[in-house]
Amino acid sequence: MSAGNFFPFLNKRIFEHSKKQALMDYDFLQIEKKWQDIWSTKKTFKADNLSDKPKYYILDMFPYPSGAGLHVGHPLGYIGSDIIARFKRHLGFNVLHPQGYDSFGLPAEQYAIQTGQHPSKTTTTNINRYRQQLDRMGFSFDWDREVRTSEPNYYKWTQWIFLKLFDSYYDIEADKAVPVSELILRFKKEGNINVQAYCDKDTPVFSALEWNTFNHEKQQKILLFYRLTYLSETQVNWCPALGTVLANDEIVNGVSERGGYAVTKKRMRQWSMRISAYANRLLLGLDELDWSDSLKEMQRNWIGKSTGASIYFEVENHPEKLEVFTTRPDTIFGVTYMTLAPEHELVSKITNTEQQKAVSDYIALVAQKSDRDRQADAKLISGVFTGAHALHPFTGEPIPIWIGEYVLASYGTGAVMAVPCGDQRDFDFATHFRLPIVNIFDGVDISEGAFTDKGRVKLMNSDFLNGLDYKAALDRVISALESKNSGKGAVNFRLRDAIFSRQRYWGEPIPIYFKGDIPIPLKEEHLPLELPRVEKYLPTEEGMPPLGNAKIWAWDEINEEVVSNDRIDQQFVFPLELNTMPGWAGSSWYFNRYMDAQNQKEWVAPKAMKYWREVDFYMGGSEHATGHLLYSRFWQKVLFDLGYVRTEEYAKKLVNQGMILGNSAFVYRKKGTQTYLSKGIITEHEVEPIRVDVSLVNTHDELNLEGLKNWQKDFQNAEFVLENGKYIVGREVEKMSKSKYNVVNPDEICDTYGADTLRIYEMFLGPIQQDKPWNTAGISGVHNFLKKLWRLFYQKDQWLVNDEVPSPESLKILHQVIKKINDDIERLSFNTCVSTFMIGVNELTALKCSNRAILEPLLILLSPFAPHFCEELWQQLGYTESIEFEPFPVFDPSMVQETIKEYPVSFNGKMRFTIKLSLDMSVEEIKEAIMREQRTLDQIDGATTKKIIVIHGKIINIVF
RNA sequence: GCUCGGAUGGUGGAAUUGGUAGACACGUUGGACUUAAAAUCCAAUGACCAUUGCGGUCGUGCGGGUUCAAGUCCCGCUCCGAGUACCA
Repeated sequence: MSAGNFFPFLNKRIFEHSKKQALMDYDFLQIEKKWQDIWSTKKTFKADNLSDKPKYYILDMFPYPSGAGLHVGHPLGYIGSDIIARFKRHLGFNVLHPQGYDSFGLPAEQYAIQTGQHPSKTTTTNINRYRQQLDRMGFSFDWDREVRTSEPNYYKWTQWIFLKLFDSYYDIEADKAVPVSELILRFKKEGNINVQAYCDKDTPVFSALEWNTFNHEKQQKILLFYRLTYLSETQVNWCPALGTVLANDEIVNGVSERGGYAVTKKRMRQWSMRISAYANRLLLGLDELDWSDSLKEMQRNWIGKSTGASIYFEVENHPEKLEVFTTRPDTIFGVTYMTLAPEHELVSKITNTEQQKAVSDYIALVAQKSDRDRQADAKLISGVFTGAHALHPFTGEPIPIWIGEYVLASYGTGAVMAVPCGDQRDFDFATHFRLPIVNIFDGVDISEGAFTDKGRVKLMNSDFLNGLDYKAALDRVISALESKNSGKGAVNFRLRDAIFSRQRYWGEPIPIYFKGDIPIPLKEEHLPLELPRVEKYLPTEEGMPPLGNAKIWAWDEINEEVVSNDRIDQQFVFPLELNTMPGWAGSSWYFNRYMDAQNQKEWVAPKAMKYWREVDFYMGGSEHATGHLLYSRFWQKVLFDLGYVRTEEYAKKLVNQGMILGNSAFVYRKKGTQTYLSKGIITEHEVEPIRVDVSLVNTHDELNLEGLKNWQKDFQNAEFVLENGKYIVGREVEKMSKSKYNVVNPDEICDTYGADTLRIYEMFLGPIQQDKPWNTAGISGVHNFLKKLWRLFYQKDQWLVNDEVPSPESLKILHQVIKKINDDIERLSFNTCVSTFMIGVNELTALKCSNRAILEPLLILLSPFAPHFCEELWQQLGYTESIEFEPFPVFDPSMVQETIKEYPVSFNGKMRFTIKLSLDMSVEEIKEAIMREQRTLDQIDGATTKKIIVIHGKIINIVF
């Protein structure tokens, strides 16, 4: 059999390879430059929107181009996705693998505030640097589809989507977003009495007649209560240091995620997105997603669905009703007091004169606290009595109403019915203020604390619920509440509507102008509404957002253009919105734009949308779990409802790459001296560790003292105490960051070892999903592997590749590699792929195998990992076409099978007899063989053979 | 507190469905080549005992269990990481 029969693709090769241009050594710098240039000029990775091939859309989370450039941690995910992209091309897919930049953001703006340099300039500089670094690593991106969220031709469509949201409301009956025009038609016909939609809780009820008598302004105000993006007076997270509001996911531990500044509460008129309308669909949609469990769990917790009941309590001597949400309506007879959030709107209405002062003092005290203080004080119990009483819905008994900090205005109704025997916080509050505690759990001791377990306990002291367990009581009490009209079963979500206004310059302008209070959207044909030039990037002296500094920033309704401030008092000239959109706006739909990135007329042509549909594989960090990954699902669902996209989830498969951590180096200074001790001799001294640049330390943790003295002047006069003539540093794994001097630059690795070595090494470090520290020391093993493989092609100026028929041993090695690589890429186990290659090459080297029929398929297998290396040798083998589109080698089991004739058979670990068997024998045949050896099956328990365990040619067990 | 991960040699990690634990690589030690160095190649490398050859015992955070067989499955803990939190 000739090699050509095993590998049909070998037939088209050109046999005469050119020995003249042969490279003798593995000159990675020259090779990588050469192929990067070829790929770029030939546009090798350009994806076609019209193709007969099946499509495969593989997406990376696009980066924010920061000023620091890339470190070795950033490309990890890109390398993984690039391997899959190249693998899928070998399998015959039309692969879309785009890249772009999430280029609006705070750092460029803060740099502008400090230096006056326009953020677009900073951004362009940073993008160019990123591009250079990305290009060096040989990614197979289709750069013709690049997007930048800060470019007008991109944010034009972000603004367009904003207008779509503005022009939609959520119809609960249809369970989807519907254009507002249909809502207006219904209002005209029947008012809003029967309209079921997600809307503001203060929406008035009106008839068709009333609607038609409302003036335009009133109608618009009502419509704002329904729109999916709406303007409202809300309590926001205000960050004074950044001068802007923040969304919940932009706050970590009570301080701003960026900068770590204090955050307080403030009431402001803000744009919001009605994401809460989609809470249930966002939750249900998770079940269909092939995302990691932890990520889905994070989103579930963030959405925070809880089931229970709404209960309305009458307030003694007041017309208002007090609504609470509870997950434990079954404990209604254990209620001994009520607690409202200090901000609750009823507080001012129901507080009696006696308690007036105490209540207002308490509210003032709470209001001045920052989120962080509030969190820090979480364990302190505080509260005050309002003097008012609620009435128990069943017994009619008065229940004192308190206010307390532990009740949050933003969750549920901002009010709770307190059941001290069934909730630990209520118990603590009751104990602290000596409020009564009633036990309603039969046979449970609650003297030490609340009983929160829902299971296996019967109620007592609970009137008609006595003797019932949790589940039965729940059903009973809800129907009782409903029949009395004092409550109903209810579901509550933790997810809040997303605040969409930012008091920033460097973001998408919101395409809205104002006539008085009424927001008016710009027409589609007037987009993009471009960012104006400003002189200062800070808020104005009147406290308006930075756009207030613009010379030109108003809308002329007659000429339909942006006009200058001087004309603002003219008729039909109206102020434009001065807030901009948040960082997540541009990233919430970019994956759709890649499908048709250069389209000037549409956001995406329907044809392109029909072909690409959705992302097949999304790679990115799990830090976006409750930000980008939630908002983008929300927008996709809106766009789906409105018919602009074809799938409700844009990325069914998502993989989170881990973070590559830095390996910081420390020197140890003896307290109060200029003496630095080597790591091994610090034990008996008091020392303080000081970070030093990791590039000054070699692979054995030895510090380059001369380099250190040049690095920072402080060390020039220092004294160093060595061990064995060397200064050994300490190590600690932490996040890679410039300030920790532990950043490793991929450019340096590319200079020393090449991009292919870097790519393989990053994969070899460990499972792609796992966090792991960077350690440059291990890279030599991977580099040696490439050099070793190179030597199968060249040795001592000799081209070794021959056309001889490969030996069975070498074919076996090849096919073992083919099998493992196919399997392991499929399950994203790139680190074991690398090991497989190393084993294969070691074995082939031992066999001195340089057969073309072995090496060619091997190159194809390796090319997703080391593309430059493989392209170069592929060309030297005589091919003129890129290796990229060669069919991936297919595993042939007959190449690796071996039949062993004689097996020692043991049972329960003890050898019993020897038997002649072949591995492909059926169970029946094996039974016969055992009989032939004059052993009855009874001797081994008399059962039926199901499984023969063979390890290294030895039967160790027969399982029955 | 709750939710989700994780724990394997000196180090990173492998073991896909329960089937020779430690693949592969780094590091270390010894050797070959060399005037020397670099590069390359070879050998050893979980621990302990025996090393005169075979070899033997223990070993995947801890304690139990299931199984002919457990890193893998079940029960109970310890520690580490991530997310989230007065969420009613």
